[in-house]
Amino acid sequence: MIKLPASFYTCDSITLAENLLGKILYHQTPEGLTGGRIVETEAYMGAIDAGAHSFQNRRTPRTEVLFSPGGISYVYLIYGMYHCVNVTANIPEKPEAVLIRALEPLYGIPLMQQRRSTEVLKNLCSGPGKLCKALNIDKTCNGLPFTGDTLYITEDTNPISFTVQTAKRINIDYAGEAKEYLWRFLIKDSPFISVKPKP
DNA sequence: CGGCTGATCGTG
DNA sequence: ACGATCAGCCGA
Repeated sequence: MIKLPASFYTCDSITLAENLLGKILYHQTPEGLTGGRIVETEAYMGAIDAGAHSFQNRRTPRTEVLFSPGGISYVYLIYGMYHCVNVTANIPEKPEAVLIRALEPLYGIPLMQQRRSTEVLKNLCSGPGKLCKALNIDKTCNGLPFTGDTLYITEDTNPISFTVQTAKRINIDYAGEAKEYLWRFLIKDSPFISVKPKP
């Protein structure tokens, strides 16, 4: 169980989004430990990215944590009912982040099934809102370091081999040209991704 | 199957 | 007013 060091996160969000594939995300709670392999991510490139909450360095109470160093959690509420978890990238004042979009469930599966009200493994963490519900990630997790003991990311002790696939990011129709960028990263052919990319 | 829609609330 | 979503419902 080797946690990724802080230096792992000191790169741009595109690099980080690709490098996070295959790593293991955990959340330790009083109910137990849950976690899984990261199989889908999206890069948000901050000031220059019309799809990002921090586009043009937009700085508000919500986006403040994006201006932190890399390796910090950014959790926000979407559509009034779901949470999404991001990993900040790069150095302070570069508000980049990587959205975690899907996990392959590995640890605490019964607890995740209970939280999600489904038994079906491929539906447990196959979307940003779903995985936050399965791992019980909410706004109280905002600002936590991924190098800590509550919400953390490790190497895979028994790494699988995989091919990286890129695709357009999902649900950012308002982002103009930026919606065309191939800033979504997936483990090719994983059954645990959210939406199948176009071939 | 694929497409549509209501739920629900913090944010700006 | 609307969204880095999801589940359920509809018609084919």
